[in-house]
Amino acid sequence: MPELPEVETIKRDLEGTVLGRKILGVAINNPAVIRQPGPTQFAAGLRNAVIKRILRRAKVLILELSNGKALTVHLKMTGQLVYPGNGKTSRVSFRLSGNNTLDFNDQRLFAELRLLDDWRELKFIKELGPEPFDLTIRSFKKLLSGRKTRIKPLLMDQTFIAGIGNLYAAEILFRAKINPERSAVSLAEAEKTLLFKEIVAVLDEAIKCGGSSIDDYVRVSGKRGDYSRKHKVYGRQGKPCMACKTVIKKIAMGGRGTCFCPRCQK
DNA sequence: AATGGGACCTGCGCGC
DNA sequence: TGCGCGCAGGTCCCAT
Repeated sequence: MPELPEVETIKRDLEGTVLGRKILGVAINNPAVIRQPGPTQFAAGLRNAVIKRILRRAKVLILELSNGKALTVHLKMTGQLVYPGNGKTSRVSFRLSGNNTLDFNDQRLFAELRLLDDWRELKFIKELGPEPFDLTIRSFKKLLSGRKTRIKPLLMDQTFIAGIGNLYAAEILFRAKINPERSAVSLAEAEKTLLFKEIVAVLDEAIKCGGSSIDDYVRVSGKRGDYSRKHKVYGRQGKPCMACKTVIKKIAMGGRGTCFCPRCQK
């Protein structure tokens, strides 16, 4: 569930808490989340490294280290980074200078931690589409041109545009008044323009709110994100549309639940 | 190229 | 009360 706004929020939280700290030791309570390299090398490669810079690409957090390596974190659905942590309930705990622990939690073990020599060479990152905030209306329209696929799965396709997941795709399409089953090529120029504006607006507002806390997502401090209160369609199936009172529908698209207003979204 | 389905996981809420 | 089931969704992988 953490999407671009949640990961960006965590990135900024980490900049205010762990940036500049040294990793004194790593406790691995469940090695399943460490995808690369093996747990022993992972822990050894992090020891005594200083966190020099923190970046986000799509939904991936990147912690650049003083030893030239980078720790990448993909939270997938239930990953959390908590500081200061308790070191007990975590999958992995990083003991930091300053006598506190950064805890990595992940109920479902989908998340992925990696220690890489060059994060830019990670296949997933190399194949990513552009960041939404780097696009202009013109470049967005160019991306869309010739795409016959349905607009909602396309927005969630990380090789098309980076960082949008199921929740924000639904919210963006509601605000752009576009039915999620429309094909990209069927969109009129004005619809493409509005869609782009709403992508930027929704993501921007969500970042300002610290993201959406639905399931497990929390900020680094453990605080919840406030954007959930602003959701117009996500999780509102069966309830009246906030704009027209029509019942919000939920359908399956590409195996994912998709909420929309059948009257507002044409 | 587009689409669907299953896999990975675990906890929760539902119906019975 | 307890049990089994479906569902939640980011990404990969396979089949059509």
